[in-house]
Amino acid sequence: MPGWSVLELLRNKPEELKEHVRKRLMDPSLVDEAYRLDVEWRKLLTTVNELRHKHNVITRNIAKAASSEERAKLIREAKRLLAELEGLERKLKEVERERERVLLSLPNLVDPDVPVGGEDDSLPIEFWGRPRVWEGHLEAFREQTEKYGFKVDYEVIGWRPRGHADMLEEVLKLGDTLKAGEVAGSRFYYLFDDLVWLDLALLLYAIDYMTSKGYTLVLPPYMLRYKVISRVIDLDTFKDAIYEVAGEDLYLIATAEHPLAALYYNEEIYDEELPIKLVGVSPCFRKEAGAGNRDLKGIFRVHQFHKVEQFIFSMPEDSRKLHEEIIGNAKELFRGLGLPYRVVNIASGDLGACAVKKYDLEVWMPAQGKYREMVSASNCTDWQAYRLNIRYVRRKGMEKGYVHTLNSTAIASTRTITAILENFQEPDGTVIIPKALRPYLEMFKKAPKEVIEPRQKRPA
RNA sequence: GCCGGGGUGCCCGAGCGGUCCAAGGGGACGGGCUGGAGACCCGUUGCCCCGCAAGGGGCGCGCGGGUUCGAAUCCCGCCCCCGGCGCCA
Repeated sequence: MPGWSVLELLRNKPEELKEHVRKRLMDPSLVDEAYRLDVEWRKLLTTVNELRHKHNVITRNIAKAASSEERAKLIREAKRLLAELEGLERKLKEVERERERVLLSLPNLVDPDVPVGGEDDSLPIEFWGRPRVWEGHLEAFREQTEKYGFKVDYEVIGWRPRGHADMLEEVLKLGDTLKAGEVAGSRFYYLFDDLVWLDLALLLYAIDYMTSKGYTLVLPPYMLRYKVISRVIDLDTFKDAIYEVAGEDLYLIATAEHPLAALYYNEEIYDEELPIKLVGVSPCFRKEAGAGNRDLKGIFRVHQFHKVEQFIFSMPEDSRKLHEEIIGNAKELFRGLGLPYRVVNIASGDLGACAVKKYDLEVWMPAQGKYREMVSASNCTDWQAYRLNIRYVRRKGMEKGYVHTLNSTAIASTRTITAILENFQEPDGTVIIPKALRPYLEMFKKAPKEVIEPRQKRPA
């Protein structure tokens, strides 16, 4: 038995697998194609194996042949079989490649808890904090809270906060996306002084929290080979996000999730080692090819940022519970910062191929009048593990299977900075630094301590 | 980057064209023995396919090709590790 949940369902109940694919708003004929190729592959393999067996029997006899005549006769026979095999072997390889291509293009199953539908069907399940809502955004705010049956306490403000991009460029004058655009392209940025300290402090804050929860701190490779990265993510993500190094078989990671998942590539892990909880720190490089003109201003959606990432390898029976744990960690981190958020159970059509279930943590952005994604926590079950060939071994009975993998943002630097700039902004443009970050600023002589103040001039 | 040495199953390690459908040891797992543990004995311990099962078969010696009736063993390309030289934050 294959052991990969998707392949098992494909072989035993293809119609059920189609249901999962349909929920994702994908074309279920993909399942028919996979089914057909799998059957054809197995049939061909059986035929080829039989012929190979015949050939092996003859070959073994050649060594023991008594006379040179018998030998010559057997060699003739073996050659005849080889000729017969040649075409079949070629066909087998062809089908095998096709089967593999289609199998690897299948998305994961969909967890029964996931709301079915497209983007608009994603379901907020929890709210925290007391958002500041500009009076002009009151209706939009209700659309994002009360519509889902939640009564969220909020503070109405009469002045409209400046958007994070304006704060960056005009009020604090601590960012330059125009010059970065000229020398690197749009969606790049220069940050200066206090915002750089803030970036670093956010990372340290998340690292400190995660490691104190027992997660192992990891600084991973920032590039991976094609054969590895293509097995961590799906093809769409690859096309939309991944930068390639010219002339080399190397690809820049879009998140530490990629090298962390690859840490046990082609390995077996004994059950007593699981769960393995990791926290990676890395820059993230993203093409944002599918984003169009969305969030073009500022540093909300950029080609490069820093992120602290949670990653877990677990036994299958533990992954649901651990999924709650990692989103729980993210919630606690954002509560620590004092940023008002909601948690959204992402609808099936918007899941991404790897995940059976995904929670986003979205922070209220007072200038935009919207909750925006800061964290994404996915349970990938055995989808990545199958592709990366990472198995568990249950000591009792030495049973083997694919591990489950989970990942979640802890803190993504630039996005969280945008949330801080909008949420802790005073009417005069001063930004109050969350108390939780101060320990990570105190140790530096030049770092800001309590506030970041508006400036007349860019520092450089 | 150049020169030299090397990569064998979970680990160690033999093999260097057919006696290898990979020896031997260790570990792990299952069972026997035991009041219990240890020691000891037997079995299992890569992946895949067919089969309800018993069982049968194929592939596998870093990866990919090739030579041959037959490749861990020979040839070509690539990757990685160790040592030396060079370069370097």
